[in-house]
Amino acid sequence: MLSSPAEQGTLADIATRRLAHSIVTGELAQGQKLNEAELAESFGMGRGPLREALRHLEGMRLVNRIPNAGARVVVLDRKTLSDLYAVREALEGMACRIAASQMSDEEIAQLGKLLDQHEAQIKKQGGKVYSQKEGDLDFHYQIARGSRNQMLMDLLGSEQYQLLRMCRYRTSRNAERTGPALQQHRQIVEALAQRDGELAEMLMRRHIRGAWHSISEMIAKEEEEAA
Amino acid sequence: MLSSPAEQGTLADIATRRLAHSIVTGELAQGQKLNEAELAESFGMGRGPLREALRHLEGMRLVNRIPNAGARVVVLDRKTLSDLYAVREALEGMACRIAASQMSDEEIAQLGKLLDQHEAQIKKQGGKVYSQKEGDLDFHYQIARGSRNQMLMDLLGSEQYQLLRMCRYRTSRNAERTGPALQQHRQIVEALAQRDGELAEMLMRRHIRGAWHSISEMIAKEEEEAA
DNA sequence: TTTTCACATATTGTCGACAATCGGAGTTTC
DNA sequence: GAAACTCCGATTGTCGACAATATGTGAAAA
Repeated sequence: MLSSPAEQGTLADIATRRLAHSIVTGELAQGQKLNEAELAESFGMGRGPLREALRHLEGMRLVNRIPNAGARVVVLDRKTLSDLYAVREALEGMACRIAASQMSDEEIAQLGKLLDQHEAQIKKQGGKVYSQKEGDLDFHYQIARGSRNQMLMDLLGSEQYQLLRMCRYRTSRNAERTGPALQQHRQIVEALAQRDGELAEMLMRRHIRGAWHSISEMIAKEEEEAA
Repeated sequence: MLSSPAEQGTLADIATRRLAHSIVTGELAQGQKLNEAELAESFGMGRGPLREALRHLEGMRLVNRIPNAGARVVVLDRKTLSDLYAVREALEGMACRIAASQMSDEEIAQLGKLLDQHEAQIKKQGGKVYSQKEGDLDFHYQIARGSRNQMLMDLLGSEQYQLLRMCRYRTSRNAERTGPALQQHRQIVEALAQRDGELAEMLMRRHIRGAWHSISEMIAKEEEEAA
């Protein structure tokens, strides 16, 4: 299980990446207790760097820490995800509106090519859907970058990004929403190309509301069969 | 210099609070290097807890850390603040819209009383303006709470809140914008009381744009006299 | 049987010391 | 004289051990 993403930097950074990956992919179950000594041992490092990693993950909202009681993997319940998507709708909508006036023609064209790749992947097979899912997040991140707003990029990229990925992994098995999603992405790129910020924002907000609607139903089903 | 806010919790938490306070109030200059050993000594603790505090502050965007090169107090340049206010406009606008449908009548009435207090403070004297400034942030936080969205509360409260306070301290000396600000606050409360979310959002966004405009001019003056 | 208390264990919080890395002063060379 | 190199000091990164606190178990009393 050697991690592919360049294992460089301090041990604390390595631990942060590995833990984030394990949490996002579900390798570490939601709500699971994270034992410092145990994890440090398995990562081959001391507890110091690992504690710093946990602090960092707390900042990313991937774990909850309680003083003198340890850290636990965050639990993505319905309310949390609802809140996340609501905030995301506002932020991505804003990013889209600004990006329409800030992105270069080349960047927008690049965005179109990215969607071509997604389409090709979808046509090839429906099996490895989650790889397209990752691509979807790339799409959203490129638009965030297009806003030229560093704070927005940080919020959407570094922090909420991980929570979204976590949500995606959890619900990726039976989502065939890739078709309409791609169509909506194309509409957004079209609005960007026409420099219509208002329309781009509106389309993005609708897109995210749709995603939430889809995921919400999925959670309802899960809760149903759990009961 | 014993800190008034309940000095409880782990040493790392104490260090986080004390450092955050020193940074926000300008006691630690922007861009200043933060020496671990030195700070640990002055706080009477080891470097371990202090390092965790620095990680936490990094998450709050109050310090920048570079591996093997130490931590520095964040520098609030024009672009950073511009980005901050743009994000804040979107988030607070959203909070206001939702709060209009979620806050109880009691909460809205409480908000009005808060403004009465501010008005009384302003009439009493213009000297201690920053205490009113803190009150202003209370006002905004109460509305964030009214959104019932935990993620929004965290973003506006725990993280951006500190950056805003930092910005306020830096520009508080010569701002007499308290008058129009109070007026705008009253309008917002009125819109909330009428359960008009759209209007409340619009007023809040205008309020924040106005604040940014005011601060932007102030920064321009500073840069001017610095050159 | 249930509740409560006390103790033993495990886990977190903290410290001091050591190793690795970076920045700068001084020197050497072209 | 300027540029590059080398070495030294300072600072950060890491580890292991100890202290403080919480968790869980068992026994004793109601």
